[in-house]
Amino acid sequence: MSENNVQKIKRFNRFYTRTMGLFNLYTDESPYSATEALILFEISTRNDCTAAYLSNYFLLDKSYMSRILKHFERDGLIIKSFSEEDRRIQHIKLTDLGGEALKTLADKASLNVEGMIDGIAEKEIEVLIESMQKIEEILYPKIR
Amino acid sequence: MSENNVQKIKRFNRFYTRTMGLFNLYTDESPYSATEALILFEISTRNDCTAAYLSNYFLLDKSYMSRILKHFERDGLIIKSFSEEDRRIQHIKLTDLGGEALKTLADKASLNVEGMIDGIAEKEIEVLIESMQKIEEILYPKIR
DNA sequence: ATTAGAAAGTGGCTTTAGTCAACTATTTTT
DNA sequence: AAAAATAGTTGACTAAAGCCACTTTCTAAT
Repeated sequence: MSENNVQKIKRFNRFYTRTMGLFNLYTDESPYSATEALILFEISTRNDCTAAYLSNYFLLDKSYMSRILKHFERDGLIIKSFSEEDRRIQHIKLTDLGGEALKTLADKASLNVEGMIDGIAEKEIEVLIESMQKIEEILYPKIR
Repeated sequence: MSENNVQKIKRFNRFYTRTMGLFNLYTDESPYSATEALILFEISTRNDCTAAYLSNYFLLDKSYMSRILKHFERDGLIIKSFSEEDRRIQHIKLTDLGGEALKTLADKASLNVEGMIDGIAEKEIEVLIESMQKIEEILYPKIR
């Protein structure tokens, strides 16, 4: 395993982290953080979502997650309902209001991404996206 | 500008952020955070580095940066020296000790990246890296 | 069947990260 | 020569995230 390869990947990691940071502009005005937006998104896609799943998925402390979810619940973005099979577990679902909140956050994130590719030729954007998909394809097996 | 393209890029952003997070294992034992490691790295490469440059580059508040640098200075990782031309400015340089600290951090980051590509075929790794370089190439003009 | 252990979730407390405003000391602009 | 801008520091504050102890429920091992 070439040390040079590792250096190139580290370089990309620095580059891409910073690039995402630079285009992270439209998120400041929101009452929810980027992390919270990701959590809402994950709740919306995953069904039978639980707090344990989320804290595991995002590598966040379960008590922290508990508080975030309590916050969401108070704001009416989600509802929690105890599982019939296992009464320790509460399934989490997005409410309509939660869906709207997510949409608002997602739209802002989209604006950021549009800013990121604005002015780049359509051909280049295609290459960009193909490259991204290639990376996902190659690394996906590694994240189980 | 296709909305679909934006969705695909957002998807990649989620994927890659999470992937980097999952392989961020060897950094817990260190007294310096990932951000601090990046700052040390930037100091090492950039010459005539200043606090203002760093807080601008990383989009971090200047007071926060000031404290981080003070910490580095106390730990003997950097030295600050007033510029001759402009006496508001202090140039920052890595000490030998700072270089060693950076190397330790960089080695740990390398281990993480090795874990990330471990088990992937050499051919695939080449495609991975080409894709990363393509992305850098396309987005580089956008970050000035 | 009983009990030891594990897992899900919560609450109190602390630490880490980052913001905001005020201030000093220089330099640049007008 | 003011006035405005820039570099950096400090103090007080807020937000993000983690640590630990606890309850409840379930699972596994006797």
